[in-house]
Amino acid sequence: MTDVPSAAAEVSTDANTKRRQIRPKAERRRQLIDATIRCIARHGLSSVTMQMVTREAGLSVGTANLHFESKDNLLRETLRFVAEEYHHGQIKIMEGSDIPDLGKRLDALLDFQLGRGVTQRQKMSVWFAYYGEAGARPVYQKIVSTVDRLAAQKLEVLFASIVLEGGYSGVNARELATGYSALIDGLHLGLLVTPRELSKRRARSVARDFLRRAFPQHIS
Amino acid sequence: MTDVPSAAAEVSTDANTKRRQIRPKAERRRQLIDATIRCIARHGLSSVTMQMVTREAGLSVGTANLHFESKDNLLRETLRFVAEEYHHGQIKIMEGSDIPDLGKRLDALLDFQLGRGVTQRQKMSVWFAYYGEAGARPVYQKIVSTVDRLAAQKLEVLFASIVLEGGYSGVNARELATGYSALIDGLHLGLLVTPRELSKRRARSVARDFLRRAFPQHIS
Amino acid sequence: MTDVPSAAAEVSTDANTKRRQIRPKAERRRQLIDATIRCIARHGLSSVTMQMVTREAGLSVGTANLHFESKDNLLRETLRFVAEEYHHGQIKIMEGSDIPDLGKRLDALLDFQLGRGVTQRQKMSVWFAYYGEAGARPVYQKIVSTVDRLAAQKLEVLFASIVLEGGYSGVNARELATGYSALIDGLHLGLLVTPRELSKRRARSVARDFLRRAFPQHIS
Amino acid sequence: MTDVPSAAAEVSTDANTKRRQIRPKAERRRQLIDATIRCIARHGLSSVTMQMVTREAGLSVGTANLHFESKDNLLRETLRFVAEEYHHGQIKIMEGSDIPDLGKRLDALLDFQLGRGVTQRQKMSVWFAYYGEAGARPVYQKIVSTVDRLAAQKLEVLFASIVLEGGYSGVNARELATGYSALIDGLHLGLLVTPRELSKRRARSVARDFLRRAFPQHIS
DNA sequence: AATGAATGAGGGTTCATTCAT
DNA sequence: CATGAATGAACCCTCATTCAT
Repeated sequence: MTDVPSAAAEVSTDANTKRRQIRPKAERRRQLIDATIRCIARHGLSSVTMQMVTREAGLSVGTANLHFESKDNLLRETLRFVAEEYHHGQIKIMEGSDIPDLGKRLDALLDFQLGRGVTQRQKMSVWFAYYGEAGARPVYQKIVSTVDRLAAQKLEVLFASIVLEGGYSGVNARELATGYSALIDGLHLGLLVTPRELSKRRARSVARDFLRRAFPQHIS
Repeated sequence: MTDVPSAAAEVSTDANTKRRQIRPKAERRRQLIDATIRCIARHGLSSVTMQMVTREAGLSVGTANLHFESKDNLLRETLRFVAEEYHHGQIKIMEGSDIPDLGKRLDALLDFQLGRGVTQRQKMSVWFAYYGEAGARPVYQKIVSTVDRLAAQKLEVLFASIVLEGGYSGVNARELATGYSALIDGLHLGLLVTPRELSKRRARSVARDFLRRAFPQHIS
Repeated sequence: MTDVPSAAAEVSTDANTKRRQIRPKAERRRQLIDATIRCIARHGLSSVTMQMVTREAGLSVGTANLHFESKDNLLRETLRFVAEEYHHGQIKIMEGSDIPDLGKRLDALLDFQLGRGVTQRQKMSVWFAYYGEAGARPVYQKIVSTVDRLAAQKLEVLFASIVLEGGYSGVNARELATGYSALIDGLHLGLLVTPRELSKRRARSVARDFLRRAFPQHIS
Repeated sequence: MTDVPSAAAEVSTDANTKRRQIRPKAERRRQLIDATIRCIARHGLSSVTMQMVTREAGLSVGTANLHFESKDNLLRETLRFVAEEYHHGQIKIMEGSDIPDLGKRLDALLDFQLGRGVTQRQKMSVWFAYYGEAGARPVYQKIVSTVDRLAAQKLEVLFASIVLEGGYSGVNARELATGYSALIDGLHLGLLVTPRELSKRRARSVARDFLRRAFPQHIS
């Protein structure tokens, strides 16, 4: 969570001797993944270098290779991290027994998907950077689709419950779930590539519209 | 397979006598752009090299730089080509006075967007490869958004006409157009990244569903 | 003397149709050598390209290779041209029976060496560009020294005549000639590299000083 | 031969075990500059390649760029090194309170300028290689003239002292200094380009002649 | 565990040269 | 004779990786 506070302790007792910091493995990995995300967002996946990432993380190149073995691996793990963060967030909401009202749960989902946390250009950039390469890299495809499939199933279940509850007829929950997921992806893309044309506000409004047309009783 | 016809004539009558062919500038440019598309689709934008592209085109590295000055420029022009091809195709259909029936025009649009020509993995790969970099490359953003804006306007106009014709109430044509565009983009993404989960057939069905819910009288 | 007049005839009778000009061999060679001199002066010997030279000459690359076979050869011939032009000018003055007065002949020589024609940055640049490479290129060394030796001999003869005429004692004409030549070369260098510190006027004054100290009766 | 001592230690104790040696930055820089000097002398400034220099230095290309960023910079720093070495040597002698006798100081200067250390073809080659490009490269001009100006001033001061001490009349110290500097440059040039015609011995004799004529009481 | 100097394969680009027109 | 599109070797430079410290 607190990803770059380690710099605070940097001011060593000794003058300003750049000291060798020894830290737990997990912390180092997280520190490097965070730096990688920032770098991808700032410079694009194809321009990211190990130097760049390690400087951003305040570590040495050697350390990155020590913890991740190779650049390829660091990139892969970064994708896995972003993918899991995003999908676990969704899934938690969808399963979320803490929000009994299904309509409200939908609202919460939408807020998560297009709200502050996720739509940060940073995360979106990373997201689409990997999509861009996915066509040519089975590894990326696998990571994304593994995590995607689960989220898709949960969404389908949620939609099915709503259909049942609302007694909506002529609605295929599975088809609708696919459509909704695609819509969200497309809106993310719009926010990233044409931010001038599509505000976050409008994106949310468009997504709500979609849900309202499908589940009028659940969405105001 | 061979969606790039110009490459076909390459196979010379003689064995593999590497002759120095002199050709018009436009042809060479097209030849190189086509090769670039194939390479991006096959290897990913970030792994494309000039060597790779020129070998694919059956030309020498020097020739590529002669006609495009730099790799950056070749990549930029390739994006421009793909973007224009896609959007001009859409626009022609949307304006298309050759299809007077608005519902049928919608169908034609959908067919174009998710049909054979566009959904080829090749073109999609290129498309998202650039999107992936767009966050960090204003030039790419500009090319895409310029061409995008026009298409968005035409779509809005088309939707507005349909709303008028059908007397649909409570429908905001602009919002709907944004949603539809996003949906299509999201479906493309799904076709590219999780082809196992989303067939082209289902993608089309999902998109039709969207339109049917909005314009029930126009879509069967 | 007037070395770049050939460009005048360029304005063709025809509109501005870039016509294929057919010209005598000697004219083409001269045209290309002139262009080479200008390019070396402007960009430095190491940055000169065939493209650059031929564009400057208003000809095509093919033509240059047609007349000179290779870049190396063009460069060599250009050096030979500049070297001969300079040394023949000197020699003509030194032998010059048209100036019977030996003191005046010395003056004329100095004027030629540090006057308008030769001290043009253009010629000097070329001169030293080749000197710079001479250490590593025997061919250049040979061209320069061949032509140099003759001029040195003539200068020695002239100095010897003056010594005889003036009855200067304790003066070694050969040594003095070497010194004078070196002085002139050094002044050229100063004019080229540190034009701020050494004006053409002062250069002449310094050279006259040298001669005056050696031959007080001949130089006022 | 080995005027660059630092290179001597290269021959490792072990056979040709190519070990990865880590060395202080200053040493690496010096090592590369020395190699650059040798390469320029051997092949000419325009033919020097990074490969060539680094092979000569026994290092990898990467290392050269690590310490100098670019070839341009390496070349620039090499010029600066040679220029400073030469001029600082002169200046030390001219200021040199360790040689109280002014005539002897002149002798020492001349010995330095035309003696073993400086007249080595190697250093001269470098010197004139840069002069050759100076016409087209302001950066080179600046480096040389900056360091030159100081030396010129010191020389003028020295000459003025001698004029005063010797009571020489009708001698302009400034003009004489310019002349002497030019003469030395010219002799260096002669030694480089026409070594057959001008021996080091004769060059020294010619320069002494110049000084003797100006300061007969100080030079025997 | 951590560092960063050193490496060198591989990238983009330039440009002398060739040759079909 | 003249042209300039085409070629590809060779350049400079970057950067993932290694390893002595």
